[in-house]
Amino acid sequence: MCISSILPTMAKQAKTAITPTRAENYPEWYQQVVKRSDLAENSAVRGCMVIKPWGCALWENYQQVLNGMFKATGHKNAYFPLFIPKRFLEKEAEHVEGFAKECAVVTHHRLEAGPDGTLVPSGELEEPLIIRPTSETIIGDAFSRWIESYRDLPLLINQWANVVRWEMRTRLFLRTSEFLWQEGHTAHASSEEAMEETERMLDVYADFAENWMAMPVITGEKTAAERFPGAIRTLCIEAMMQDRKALQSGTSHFLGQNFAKAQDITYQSEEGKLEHCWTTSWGVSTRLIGAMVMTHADDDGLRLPPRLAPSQIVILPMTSRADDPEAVLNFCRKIADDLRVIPYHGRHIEVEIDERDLRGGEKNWQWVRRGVPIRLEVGQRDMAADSVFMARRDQGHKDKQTIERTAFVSRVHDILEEIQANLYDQAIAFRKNHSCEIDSEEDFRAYFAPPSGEPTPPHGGFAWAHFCGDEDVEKRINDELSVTVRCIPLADGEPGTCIFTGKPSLKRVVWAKSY
RNA sequence: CGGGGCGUAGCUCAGCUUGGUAGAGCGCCUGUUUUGGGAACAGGAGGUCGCAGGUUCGAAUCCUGUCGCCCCGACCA
Repeated sequence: MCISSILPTMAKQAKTAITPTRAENYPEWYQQVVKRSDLAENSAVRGCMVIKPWGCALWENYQQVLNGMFKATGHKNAYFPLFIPKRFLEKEAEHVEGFAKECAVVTHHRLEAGPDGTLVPSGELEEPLIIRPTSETIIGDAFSRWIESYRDLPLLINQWANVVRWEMRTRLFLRTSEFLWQEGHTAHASSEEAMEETERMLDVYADFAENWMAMPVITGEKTAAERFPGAIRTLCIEAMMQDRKALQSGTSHFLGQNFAKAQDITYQSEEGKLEHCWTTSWGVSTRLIGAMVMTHADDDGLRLPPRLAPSQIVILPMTSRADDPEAVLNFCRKIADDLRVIPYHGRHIEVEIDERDLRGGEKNWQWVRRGVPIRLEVGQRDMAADSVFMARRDQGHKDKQTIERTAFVSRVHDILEEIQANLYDQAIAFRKNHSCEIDSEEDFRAYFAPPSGEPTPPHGGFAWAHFCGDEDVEKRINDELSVTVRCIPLADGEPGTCIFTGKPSLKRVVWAKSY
């Protein structure tokens, strides 16, 4: 559909809070949702974003839950420097190759007044410092000193940090020059143990994505072409966005002994032999917020899964026509107090009362756009009937219902869980509708052929097809169709024959266009 | 780094072709009427038109240079 064909009938269509809609222009819709839901905005610095309070509160909840999961699996937090000496990065050849092109480099440590009031860098550093694009090397340096004996293993460390990758093109949350993330780094005495750790942390990510973000993911392994620089194996979780593209949402790497050898991370075994450690690294970033937006948001803005929402409930007091506005407010405060003591997934239900002096409609739509799971409109009528008027973000914005106050308080936990489940079910149904098994190259090409239209409308999806693993074929398909192997699923599959070469294939792999 | 586009009020943009006192909508402030759903009316604040040169009596407008941003590719979490 092109926009010009929509305009004449626009008046008849339901007004949406976000313009354009997903169908009209998906990338622009995404940017608008992020901005209009108050998550973040572009900053004065190229490619960097300002995360606003609403987005920051959301990220804090991600951190809190993930941090708990990391602790529960035996990891401890530490913090390493932002700067990495250049020689550290030079140690692992493949690693340098992978990141060198996108590193910010600090070469001076002082500014001096130049002509016309400008500032000129001065005091050149003897060795340039690289702003970390990831911390394998600087953490590996610490590990090489911390680990002496098999008794020091496994060493399980996580850090919450910002990293910088000087990307060519950026998009809020999905790819920014600076982003927030956590990176886990572990060292083990054996290959098997390290591989178990790699799989365990992938499971943690999948658990978080599905049970907290309500975002279905496929767990799998990357092909060599998509592997992390320096890794032996890269495991990942892949999710489908509403334009049917895949988004890599988390990765867990088995690094073998590559980094241990490059950085001299050794231990003395029980038998007294000096051995190299086996290491892993794994990370998720603020990209997960972008993933949530593109999984759940609709044409009216964000839809937050209750378990991670900064506030599960907002109360909108309708005081303008009340005989006694203060009484209505007190009624609202009482409801909030009753709700705030209800436990909800390790926290308590968070309630906001929006007493701002704004018109009802304006205020209401702000919270719709921000994606709060439940809105309660409470006025004199409700107070008189001892009830609340509830709107759920997973339902149409006119499907509101009156619920007796005490019934609402006792049911609210279940309602939130229902919303959480609904979001998940809708996402998984969407993925199912746009996934299919493909058994010939011809069908494959037809599946991914873009329909006409400017901008390109959503098309394709996840194609489950047999593939022999030939790297040249993979590259050719990427060049011709912009489609890549998102992952080789970890789940069991039936053997078959490659749709491109006719050679044997162990199982179907997932092909898709991706971010 | 290639290809395209754009820098004018807080935001979105018109004005530029054909040089002559800086515009609109939204937002913001004040007032009145409103208010169970994205209000109406009236008044008001707010801009040396990205920057630097040049042409001219006179430049947002023409010329040259420069910086920045956005979009599409290549690259990537």
